Amino acid sequence: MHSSELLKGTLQTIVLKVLKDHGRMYGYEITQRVKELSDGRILLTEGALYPSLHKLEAEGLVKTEIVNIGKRIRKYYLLTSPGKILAKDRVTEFVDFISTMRSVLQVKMN
Amino acid sequence: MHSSELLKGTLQTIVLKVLKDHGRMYGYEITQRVKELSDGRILLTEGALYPSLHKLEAEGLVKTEIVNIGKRIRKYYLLTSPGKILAKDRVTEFVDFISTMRSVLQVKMN
DNA sequence: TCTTATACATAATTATCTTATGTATTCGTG
DNA sequence: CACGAATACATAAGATAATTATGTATAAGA
Repeated sequence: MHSSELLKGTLQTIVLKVLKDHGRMYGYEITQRVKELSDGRILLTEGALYPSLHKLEAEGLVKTEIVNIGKRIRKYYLLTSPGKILAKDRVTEFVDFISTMRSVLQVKMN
Repeated sequence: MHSSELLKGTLQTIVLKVLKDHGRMYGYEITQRVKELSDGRILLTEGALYPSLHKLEAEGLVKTEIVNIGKRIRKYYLLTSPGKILAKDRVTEFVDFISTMRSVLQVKMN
């Protein structure tokens, strides 16, 4: 499990990117997908994820579809057009940031 | 200039690593060195740097040497032995984190 | 002389995350 | 079939770390 300090600031980027890659997803599914992709090293907490999703929705970057699965509700999130653009920008920003950090820390990252 | 969100959590790692690479340095010098290494993309703010250095000192990870330059004081920071170990660990942690993020975001970096 | 750079520092505010708590359904297993 | 674990949503309190603002002072350069 990674030190959570470094994870700060990356949550929105992660959420936008997995939504971009997997189409519509619901909250719990996002946590599981990220856990899987990170080989158990990034465990998104609900206390961080849900407020983040709600914020993205309020900003029009994602839209939702509520589906009933038996008696349980499931709230799917999908990127809007601005959301797709932002997803791309955030990933680019992250890649650039890593490039800069590589220079500062003088290490190779592969 | 990078979005500061991503920078969060990396300050201590940066400070420890530049101290490790450059020996004794004073606060202002650290900001300038990081600015130089990052090609102007990472500008450490004093409000973040000084408290961070003081914390490292309180934890015995750096020690200080105060030098008078004319009428001005200059406070040099040097890594202690535990500080050197931590510097190495923090960089390793960062590299591992990037590796994980690469898997999650499914991008190549370099 | 006056602006910019050097050099330290702290305080108030903001943002984001963790931890804790809450509710409820569904699945798996002894 | 009972019960714990997993699924699935959500919010609130508290912690932490950063930004922004402010303060003091010297030195250099135009």
